[in-house]
Amino acid sequence: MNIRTFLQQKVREAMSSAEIPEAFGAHVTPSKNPKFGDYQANGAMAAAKSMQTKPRELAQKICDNLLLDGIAKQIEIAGPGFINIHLDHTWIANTLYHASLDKKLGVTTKEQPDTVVIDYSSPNLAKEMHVGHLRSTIIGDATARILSFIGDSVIRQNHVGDWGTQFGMLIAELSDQLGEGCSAEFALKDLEKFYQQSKKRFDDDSTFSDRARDYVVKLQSGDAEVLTLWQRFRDVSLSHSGDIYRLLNVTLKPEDIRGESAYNDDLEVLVNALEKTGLAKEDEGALVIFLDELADKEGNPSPVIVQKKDGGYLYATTDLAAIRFRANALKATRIQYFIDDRQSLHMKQVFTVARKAGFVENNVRLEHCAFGKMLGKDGKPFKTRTGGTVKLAELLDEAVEKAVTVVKEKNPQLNSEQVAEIARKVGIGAVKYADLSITRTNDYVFDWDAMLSFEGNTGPYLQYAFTRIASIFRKAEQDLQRFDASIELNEPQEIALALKLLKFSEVLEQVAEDAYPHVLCNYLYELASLFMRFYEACPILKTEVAEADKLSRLQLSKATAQTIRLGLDLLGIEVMERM
RNA sequence: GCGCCCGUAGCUCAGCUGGAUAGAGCAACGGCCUUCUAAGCCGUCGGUCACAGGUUCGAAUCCUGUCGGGCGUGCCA
Repeated sequence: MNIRTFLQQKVREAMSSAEIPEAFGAHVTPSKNPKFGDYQANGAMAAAKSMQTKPRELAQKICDNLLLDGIAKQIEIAGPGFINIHLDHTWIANTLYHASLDKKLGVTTKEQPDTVVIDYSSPNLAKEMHVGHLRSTIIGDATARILSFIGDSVIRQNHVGDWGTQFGMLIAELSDQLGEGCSAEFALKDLEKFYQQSKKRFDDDSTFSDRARDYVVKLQSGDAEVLTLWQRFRDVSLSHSGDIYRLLNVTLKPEDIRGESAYNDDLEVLVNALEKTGLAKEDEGALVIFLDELADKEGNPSPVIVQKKDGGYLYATTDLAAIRFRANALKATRIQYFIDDRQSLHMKQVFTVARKAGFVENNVRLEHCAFGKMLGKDGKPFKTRTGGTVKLAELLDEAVEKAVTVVKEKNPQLNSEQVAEIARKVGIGAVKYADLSITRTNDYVFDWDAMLSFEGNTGPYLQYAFTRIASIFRKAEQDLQRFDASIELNEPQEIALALKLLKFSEVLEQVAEDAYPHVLCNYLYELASLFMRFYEACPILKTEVAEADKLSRLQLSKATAQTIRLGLDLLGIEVMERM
């Protein structure tokens, strides 16, 4: 159990001993200012108001019943009735020492794990991955890692766009180019160009567009020849995204892919079921579900079209099939969608229909983990200079390239192999961290200069903190993994660092609950800052340092390194021994 | 029209399940490398928390309204 929850429980017990109704919460929060202790309980003021007593007296009664022997060195009442808890430094040191011996650094595994289906990345295979896919991929992947770490059973689902009318056009084009002796790999080398070529022909050439439409019909009816072409196209496109995932250090694997095509055979069945139960009704030729739950002010229900008047299905239909599959076949108890916030209404509709139709039980959590868009420095949507979409592969290459320049400049002794390896981790880490460290739901300004200055709250700052520790252990000729010494806290920088380290588990629990990775980023940044201060203030290997202090400080550094490494790993960012 | 999101320092952002003087980074200015990696540390400067009401012992945080910006709103995904 984390410290905050533990203290909260203790305060609750104290309140109950003092005969204060449980209704008045025992919220314990970390104190902002060290002079107000390490944690504070603020329940007394609200409780006193309702009980018509004096808050300070009530606070005193709580304190009298608050049993924290050996844990708190001081509990005081301040101001109108704040209860400030000052933790005992020996207790902090011992607790931290034990956490640092633990593989999971003291983070407890959930007692009742969820089966969480996480829908993320989900690129459209017709085109190359662009910056629009970055946020979903990165944030979703970090969340998957975190939930998995705290004990949930995580099922990743890459709901790729591999179906629909545009594939008729693409298959027609591919068929022509293969006929001219091109290999599929060659023809599809530049997916973007290929898409534009076929789109142009589709718009300009009616024989071509007729063929394209014919291919769509054949594809959907399972024509073997067309399916083979489709498969070729899909394979090449998936290998493109696979390359990106590898470079990005994203955990998505081929077996996580279950694209729109996977639900094709289920759509008719699903729509029939919706119609049979009376949920879906024919309206203006289309099959529509009207949701009173999402009605507007005038009471007009919100319409969800599940079948077009030409008989075709829409993305709402596919999403319903997918959600049903996830709840039933995959037995999810929690389903998360990392999709941008413009889809909010659509997700709400899908969730509402899924519940009404009985596809998903009420105890299954459905979450649209929405995120804002990427903006350029000018505050407008992030585009290339010529106004095109920015390809993800090019953006990542540029990040690594810029990192090479900086790494060479900062550390000229490294050989080219080392530079390449470090630059990859630094460049990719910078891009990922910049995204992850911003509140998910906000739009976010993508600024190369800020990101690659590698100063302040950035990925490289955290990586740098780690390498400094690694360097200390090299100098000390000690193994970071195996080092083991007890901790003693004397200097204020040591205490502040130790206390921060102890909060790792409560931060992770919060991040897992809300799917807000930026909270973990902020924590790690503050942790690294506290380490830097400790590093400046408390020498470790200097000859004048007493042996006991040296060992204790090494252990404290080790705990920091472990926490930073684990924290960054959960964000999908790598650390290195040197940089 | 209706709905959702946003508005905190010059810039980029934390803080929002109500708590004590609103925090970082960048930028600007000034210090600290014969000493564990200066991608660092310390200091100075900088804020009517968009505005107006309300609830409260207490509001950046909750409620209502206004202004400003973004997005969505039946046969694309």
